[in-house]
This record gives sequence, C-alpha cells and structure tokens, in this order.
Amino acid sequence: MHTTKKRLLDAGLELLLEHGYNDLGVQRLLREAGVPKGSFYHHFDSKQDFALQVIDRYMVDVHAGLDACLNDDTRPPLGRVRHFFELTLEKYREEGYLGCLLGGLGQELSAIDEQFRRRIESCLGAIAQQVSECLDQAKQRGDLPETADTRQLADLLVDCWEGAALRSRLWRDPRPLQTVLDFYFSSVAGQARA
Amino acid sequence: MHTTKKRLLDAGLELLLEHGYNDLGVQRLLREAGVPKGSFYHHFDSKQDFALQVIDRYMVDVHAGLDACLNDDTRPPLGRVRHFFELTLEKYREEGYLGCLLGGLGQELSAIDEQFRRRIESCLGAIAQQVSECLDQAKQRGDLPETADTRQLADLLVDCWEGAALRSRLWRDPRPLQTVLDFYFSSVAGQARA
DNA sequence: CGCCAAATAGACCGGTCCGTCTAGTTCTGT
DNA sequence: ACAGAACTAGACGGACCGGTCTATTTGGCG
Repeated sequence: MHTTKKRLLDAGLELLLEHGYNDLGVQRLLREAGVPKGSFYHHFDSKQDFALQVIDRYMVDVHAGLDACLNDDTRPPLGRVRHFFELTLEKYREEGYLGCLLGGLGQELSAIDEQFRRRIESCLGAIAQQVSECLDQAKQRGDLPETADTRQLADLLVDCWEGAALRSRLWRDPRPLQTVLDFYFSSVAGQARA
Repeated sequence: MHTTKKRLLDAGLELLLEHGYNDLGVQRLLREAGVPKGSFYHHFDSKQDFALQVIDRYMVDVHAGLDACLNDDTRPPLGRVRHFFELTLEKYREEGYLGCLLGGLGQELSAIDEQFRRRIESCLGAIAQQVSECLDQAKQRGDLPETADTRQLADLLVDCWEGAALRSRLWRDPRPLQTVLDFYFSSVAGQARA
C-alpha cells in the first residue's frame, strides 16, 4: 500500500472517530495527513468512497482481533467473547473513550446515505455472526441453554455494547462498558443454570 | 409561544432526528418550516442555540411520558418502566425507526462541542434518574434484590436501549429494541429470585 | 537512457455554509 | 391614533465545502 494512501486512511480513522463525517472537511483531513488534494482524489473517488474505505480498514483490525480472541483455546467460549470486548475497551481507552467508529458513523449517516447504512449494518452483522459462532460452542459445552438463540444473543451483545460506547463517549469513561459486560455475562451464565 | 418559533422547533425535531446536526443547513430548515432567515435569527442566537432548544423541547415530551408512566399505580414498578419504553418504541415506529434524538446528536456532537456533550449527557442522566426512582420502589417490594444498585441498573437500561435504537435505525426495524427489553427485564427479574 | 503511467502538487470552481444587515410589517400599550 | 417594540423578510458576505483541472515530479520497465 502506497504510504500516501495509508497515511490518509490512518488519519481518517482518527479524524472520523472524533469528528464524524460531516464535520470533517477534506481540507482538514489533508492538512492533518500532510497530503495535497491531488493525491486524495487520485486514490479515492470521493469523500464518501474514502470514508467507506476507512471503515473497511477499521474492520480489518476488528476481524483480526475477533479471530485471535475467539479461537483462543486457553479460555472457555464465553470467556473468549468477553476477552474480545475487554481488549476493545482497552483500545477505546487509548483513544480517549471516543466510542466506536461504526456506532458514530452509523448514527450520523444511516438516515442520510443508504450506502453507509448498508455497509455499517453489514459490519455490525459480521461481528455478531462471529460472536454467535463462539456462542454456539458455549451452547455445546452446556454454558448456554439448549434453547438459546445464539445469533440473537450475539446481536444483543453488540447492540448493548454500542449503547454503552455512546455513553462512554459522553462521559469519557469506561464504566458504562464494564457494566454492560458484567450484566450481560452474568445474565447469560445465569440462564444456563436455570 | 409564537407560532413561528414553534414551527421552527417542530421542524427541527423532525429534521435533526433524520439528518443530524451538521447535515442540516439553516437554509434547509427554513425552507421546510416556511420561515425566512430573519425570523430564525430573531428567535435564536445561532444554529447551536436552536439545536439546544430543540433538545429542550424533546425533553419536555420525554419527561411528560416518564411522569405519566412511572406513576401509574395500576402496574408494578418494573411494569411501569417497561411500559414507558414500550410507548417510546411506539413513537419510534411512527417516526420510521430513526432511533433516538439524544443518541443521534450525542454520537455526532459529543466529541466536537462540549456544550452539546454536557447537555445530552445530562438529559440521559435525568432519564436514568427517574427510572432509578421507580426501580427503588421495585426494590422495596422485593422485585429487585436488596443489594441492587438501582441507579446503575437504570443507566444500564438507558445505555442498552440507546444501542438498540441505533441498530433499529440501521435496520428500520423494532426488533433490537424488543430484544433488549425482553432480555433486561427477564434478567433483572431473575436476579430477584436468585 | 527514454518513455509512460502513477503519483504529487495546489490553484481554481461553483455552490452552500452560518450569520449579519437593513428595510418593511405587525403587534402592543397608551 | 400613534410610538416603539417585536417580528418578518430576504439580500448579502466571507469562509469553507467537495470536487476538477492542469502541471509537474516520481518511479518502474524496456
């Protein structure tokens, strides 16, 4: 990957998380990245195309994290899922608790631009899909009840996480995220025994 | 209230929910409301002032709904809380599942503008505070364990709701919201028996 | 070396942004 | 009826928007 394009995507990752889409001008992005305009429109069709590619780049890291955590045989399946979100929380901390890029852009753009809406939904859905497969393993071990709808449980976790990420962004504090994890995992563990 | 100002706030409620803040130009707002620019800047100091007043107007309705639901003696306390969110879900349906204004503006603006961040957080906090008082009543009846941190449980519910509202906005569908309510209330009820 | 595509560089464009300004109209109190 | 405030009305302005354009530099390959 050309360093210029990489620099733009890296800067976009940071700036889109903080400013969102409409508050981030191309000019501003270029200034921060130290790249002239011609290069930007050489590598990207438009600002929208750029943001979509930033999302793709974001998802590469997310899927790398998911793959690493959810196949970690040293933990039980539910522990792997929890571990993934705890690592994500750590990432949020490094960023200053600005929440989740998908949540931020999803809220801002899902009613404005159909392409963004679909893309972001498919990203969240892909995460939930991965999580649900790990929950299936938990079910096989008896850590979840036979009747559990693992995909619904995975979507639920993702949704609650996104809500807590918003609150964390408002507070600049990790507590909402920790509370959600505690509640979710103690509740699903409770279901198994019931 | 002058009809012009009311018209602007009503239009703002709709348009800010759909477009968010930065994608909604003053010009566009004026066109939709059928109001000339002079009137806007007579009634409001700035676009920011306008949006803050739209939030205030939104909260008037929310608090009216909270007061009506949470004091409804025909239901048990937890049933009142759930009923409030079910009525809110019905409102979302009428709007076409665009989620929650506070969540939308919170995501978009909390990292850009400190005033918005504080205002929106205080709105969510006020809702959680009202809910927590109703949860206190549930605790007195034994519907929640003695040890329950009702304020934390209320914040948790608000946060999970906001996350589900985002997903509902992405899907244009109420299911994430229903799932969150089912999970939350069955879990907190389970805690009481445990 | 010479050649051409890839990439860099930034001036430039029409349009829209938020907000100001002056002028005219309507309402209110006396 | 009349004065002054409240409000309506929209032209206007400087800044910035996303995007295009031409010119130049760089880098790979024959």
